[in-house]
Amino acid sequence: MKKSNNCTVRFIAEQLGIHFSTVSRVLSGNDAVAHKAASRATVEKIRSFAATRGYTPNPHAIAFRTQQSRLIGVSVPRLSDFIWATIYEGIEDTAQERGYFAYVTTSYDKPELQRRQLDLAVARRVDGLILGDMHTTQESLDFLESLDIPFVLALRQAGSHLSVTCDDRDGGRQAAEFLFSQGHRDVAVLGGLDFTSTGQNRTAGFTDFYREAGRPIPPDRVIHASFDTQGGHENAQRLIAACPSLTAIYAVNDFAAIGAMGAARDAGLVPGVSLALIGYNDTPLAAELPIPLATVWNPVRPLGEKAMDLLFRLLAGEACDSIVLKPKLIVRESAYFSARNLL
Amino acid sequence: MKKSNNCTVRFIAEQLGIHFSTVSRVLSGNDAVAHKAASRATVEKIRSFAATRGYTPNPHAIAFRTQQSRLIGVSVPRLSDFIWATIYEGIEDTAQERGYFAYVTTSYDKPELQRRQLDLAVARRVDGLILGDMHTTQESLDFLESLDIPFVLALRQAGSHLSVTCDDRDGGRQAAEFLFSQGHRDVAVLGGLDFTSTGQNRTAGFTDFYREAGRPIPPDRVIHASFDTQGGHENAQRLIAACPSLTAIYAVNDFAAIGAMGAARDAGLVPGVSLALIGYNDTPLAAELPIPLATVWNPVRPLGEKAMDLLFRLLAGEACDSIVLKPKLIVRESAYFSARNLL
DNA sequence: TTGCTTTTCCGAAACGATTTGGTAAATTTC
DNA sequence: GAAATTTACCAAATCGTTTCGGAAAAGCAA
Repeated sequence: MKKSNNCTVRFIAEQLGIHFSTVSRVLSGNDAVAHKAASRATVEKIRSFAATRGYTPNPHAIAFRTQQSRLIGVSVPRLSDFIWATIYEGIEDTAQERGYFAYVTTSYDKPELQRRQLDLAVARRVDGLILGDMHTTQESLDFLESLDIPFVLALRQAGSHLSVTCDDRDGGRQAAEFLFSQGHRDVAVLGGLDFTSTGQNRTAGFTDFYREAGRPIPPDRVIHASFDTQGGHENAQRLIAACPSLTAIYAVNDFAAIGAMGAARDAGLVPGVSLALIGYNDTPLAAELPIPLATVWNPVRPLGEKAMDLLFRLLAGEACDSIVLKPKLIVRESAYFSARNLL
Repeated sequence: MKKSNNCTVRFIAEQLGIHFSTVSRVLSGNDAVAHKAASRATVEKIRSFAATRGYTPNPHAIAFRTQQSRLIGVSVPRLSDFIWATIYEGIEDTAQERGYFAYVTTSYDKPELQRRQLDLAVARRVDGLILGDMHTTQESLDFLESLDIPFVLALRQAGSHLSVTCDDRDGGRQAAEFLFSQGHRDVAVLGGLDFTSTGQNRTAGFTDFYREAGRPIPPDRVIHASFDTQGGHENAQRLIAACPSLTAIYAVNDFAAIGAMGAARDAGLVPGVSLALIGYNDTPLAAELPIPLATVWNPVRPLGEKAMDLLFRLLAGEACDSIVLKPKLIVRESAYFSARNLL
């Protein structure tokens, strides 16, 4: 801790020959409070002295005294996923605007790490939490019930807890609608982690559409596994090998879709020609790939900002409702198919 | 702040009928301190009571009293870049292991934001800083000189300040060596931001090799611009348009390289066939692209861990030296060229 | 001038821990 | 058995801030 910062309210009070409680009221409150505490001239004197000396209140002393840390804990599965990093950027900037202090921890989707990060947040006396790493398991739900700190879920939902999410079912439906309209009847899904609402709903929106259209997707064409490149590669490989008639793959994550591109290449298939491929999230490089990747876009940065806003409203004691944002399918070359006539 | 956590040293002392200073010594110190403060039986009594009641010391009270926050500020250009997110993951996990509390802010390579984030870190009374967003400008160097908080630079270096970096010149040299050995004489560089040591050195290592080999690269074949996909696309487009004889592009960042893939595609070139392409960082998807991207791998997560370690050593008052890690070229399909004979 | 209100400021306690400097009791030493 | 030492614990100050409850001073009305 910086030792040279000895500019405290006491010091200012001494220098100006007034009581430190007066200085505190002037520097910590708004104009109304300040002018109730001191005359116009004194307020001005204190403020200008504090400004020239670069006074910053000691946040630990404030947290200690007020029992409010202005600290917001954020837990995400990982930061190395573009989506989570972007959501956190939105959270952090919004928190900073409001004078709060956000920090982020990663739990790598491991329940024991989630638990540890939460214990740590409690130990750090956070005022509120934003949880991005929730599972839909009973264990996770019980865990949320037991929380006595205000919290908001982000991106992933669980139970009926307050959350900011995207309409994942709708995103899946949009992807299905497009592929079906193009004539694809033999499709497969890389469904992501099955214990996450995103993995579940992005998949369900897609499979529901096909079922309602009278062409239910066989269960073995839906694989739930990790959202990353490697998982996408391995599982796409299995799907392609098991089903030579396959004409389209929908992955609930761009990285899984890129992995699927690799698998397609290995199998002699060309995305956009002999295999239609749709991803999810519209990461910035989707558009830049040699074969541009069609994908379902999500407003991720706004999602982070809104989650932080919602938590602030909750902390202020307002009645709050969950927020659902709208995704949008962005069709690019990989979604097409020209190898033969499908209909 | 969680109100229910009323388990303080005072409370424990009251319950057990002993003085709270004794409780403090037992719970805060190591075994030696504890047993000097109380009898074996009392120590055990205090510890088990604290454990069953889930006592966690109030970190704000400790920071306030000891003037040591155990808080580490980390500043990076952006988290949505895989490299920075991974470095931060390494920093955070290492900090946590040592009982420190790391937090990260983003400055988007804007000097005024860097300054604001630093002021914030001082206001938060951090014990130390890890700076990943430094520029090599005089302004940045002056700024570092004026810092009176222990700090370590990460990934990017500046002046002779303590840092953990990768040998960027060597990485550039490895890329150049490979392309030269394959017969490429007409090459271009997407050099990244020119005010960063990474942009400068990854470029210099490459151009130095070509100069030493007697084939200096014309200045207009080296473009310094942002590290992202879009920047890579635009500048590769310009290079390809301006120079039809170009056979290889070296980009100091995978995202820029992926952007260049997009530009190549638009120009009717095929990476790995009619344009050799090498990126930098080995992001996980480089290997999974439809045309796998050759790239210079960096040990980024260890870099974050070592930066945190180094800062701990600095905080402990040890004499420290900067650390340089070794990169390694990973050759993949995009680095080849088969359109015609080059030699 | 007197009494009342408002303005302006002061005094003191509190938040939860650490830490210096004790002292009474127990134990050891001679 | 008295002195010396160690053990086991207590007392009190302190860190920087907020905040409740006054109280002196100033302004105002009569």
